[in-house]
Amino acid sequence: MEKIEIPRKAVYRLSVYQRCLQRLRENGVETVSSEALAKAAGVKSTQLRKDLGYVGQFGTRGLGYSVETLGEAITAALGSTRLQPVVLVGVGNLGSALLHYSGFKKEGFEVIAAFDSHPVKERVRGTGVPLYDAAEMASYIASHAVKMAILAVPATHAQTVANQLVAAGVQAVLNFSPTVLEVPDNVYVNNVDLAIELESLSYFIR
Amino acid sequence: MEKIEIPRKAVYRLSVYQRCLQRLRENGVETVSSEALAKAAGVKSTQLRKDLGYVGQFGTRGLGYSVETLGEAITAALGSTRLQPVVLVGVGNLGSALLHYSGFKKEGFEVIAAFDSHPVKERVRGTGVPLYDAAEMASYIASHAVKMAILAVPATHAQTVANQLVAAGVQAVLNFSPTVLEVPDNVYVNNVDLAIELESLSYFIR
DNA sequence: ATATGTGAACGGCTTCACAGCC
DNA sequence: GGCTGTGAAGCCGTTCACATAT
Repeated sequence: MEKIEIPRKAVYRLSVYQRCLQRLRENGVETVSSEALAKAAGVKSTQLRKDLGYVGQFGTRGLGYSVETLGEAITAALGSTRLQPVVLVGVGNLGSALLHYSGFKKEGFEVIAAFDSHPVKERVRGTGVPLYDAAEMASYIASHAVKMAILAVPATHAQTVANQLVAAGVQAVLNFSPTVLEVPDNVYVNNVDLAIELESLSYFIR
Repeated sequence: MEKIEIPRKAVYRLSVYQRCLQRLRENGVETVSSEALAKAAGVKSTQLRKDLGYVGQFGTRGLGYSVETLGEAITAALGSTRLQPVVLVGVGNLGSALLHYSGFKKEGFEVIAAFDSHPVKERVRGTGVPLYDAAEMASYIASHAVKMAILAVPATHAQTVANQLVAAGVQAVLNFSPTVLEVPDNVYVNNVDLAIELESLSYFIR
């Protein structure tokens, strides 16, 4: 069973399509054309069909796609039909906000634990997420077979913590620290740098 | 005076370079080679030089770049050498976290006001950012000539609020809502969707 | 000798055009 | 007729190779 690599950009868009489908399903829509779905996702219809081509083929020509079937297919392709466990490291301002952000669970992720070098229980109140000292991180990750981590520590500590995460078995990191992380090729990193997002935008304002 | 369009991706990377330069400057480094800077930014040296080519040419062959001069040049190219005013709309979990996030100011942005349909003073405590009712948003933006906004409202309201922002004169939006915003061509949007970042990552873990 | 600047080659993603199926 | 699926074409961004400057 070999897995054809889906381009990173396509993977990203597939996630977007899935969310759109979810919304359609909630509204009781059963069938959708590539044209309509593409518009909802903000892409061209040809692009949408190309992307779906990576996953398989399950449209009905002349009609469109079954919202139900397509949604399942994408979920299957992207993996994780059930909740994927994630840990969060760094419970500062940003970290604690992310904990309070309820959007993750809805999309199939569960933050099962948070770690900080100076745990402040206050910050996780009301989230139901247990908070541990950073020293326990490695063993927790290993024993719970956690594969994904959200990194929200200060830039100065980011690389060090990332190394620990990788050593403990983490394969994918969502990095909020304003640093370029050095990781092995088999570890994937998505960077979210709020300041840079703003800064790059500012070029475009006249 | 015409402005050659710099590709969006290059603009983004230039922001990254600028941050690296800033750090070098703090460390008293005066000169840097494309090789070294590229490594710090996580790109290839040829790419770095290509990107700098969009801005101008101020390297010394055989030597490298002056950290000082290069920094200034990039700042000039990206605009905004002084603090750019920004408003934040939607002070929920995420929004209030962003307010508490101190990284913006350091990078040249100042959140000068926050708006919410149900203002809860509690949430802005300690940030020094004034909080107003959403009803006052349009007039505030217009009278303060605000050109950038951070959007952190629920998906259901995102488009409506975006329309108001655009109508009031906002030209660039950093959108945290999980929605595809429809805006005029002359308005730029950067999307940050935390759930989708995680989801697209999850495909790559074995 | 060393490092920049840039035209040319390359590669991957997007778009087009159209064949195939309902 | 309408809409999907896909090879081919086109486009944009990255990388290479090397001329050029100090």
